[in-house]
Amino acid sequence: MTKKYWLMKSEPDTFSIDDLRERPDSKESWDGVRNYQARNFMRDEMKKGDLILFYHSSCKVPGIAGVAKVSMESHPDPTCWDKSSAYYDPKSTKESPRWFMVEVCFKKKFKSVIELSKLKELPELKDMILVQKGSRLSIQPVKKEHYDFIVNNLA
DNA sequence: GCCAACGTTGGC
DNA sequence: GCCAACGTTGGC
Repeated sequence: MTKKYWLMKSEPDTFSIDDLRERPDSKESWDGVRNYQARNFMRDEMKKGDLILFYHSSCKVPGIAGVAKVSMESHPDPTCWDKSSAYYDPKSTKESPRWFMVEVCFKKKFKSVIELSKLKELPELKDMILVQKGSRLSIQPVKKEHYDFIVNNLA
């Protein structure tokens, strides 16, 4: 089983890479995803040990803040059954859960955020989903060569 | 705060 | 199954 690479977006005002590091065991369940494409990646393809670029979105300086890894593979997201949760979904049942999450673990924080504006300038990264016009996918696969380039040359 | 791009919903 | 209306994402 070869390792895969991913990018996961989070709004740092809600949950930043520092928040992840400060959690117990530096682990957190990635709950609240309510997009089918993103769900399918978590449910079907993300495997324990896969590496994740932790991306800060909807903030002053959007960009990649560090690295995490998958510490537990997919299981149902319990917030979809919680009526008091913003993520409650009455169509998701215990018998047939609709939403899934993985657990991620902090690996490292980059000295500075690798800014989206910089990523967009680099010809080596022009095929990344992240930099495509109109791309909004909050969980996306990253090619190994893109991951390696970012970690080895930009971090 | 604006708005383009995209996803989802629901009437037909 | 089409597609208009609506809601959301997320950079700017």
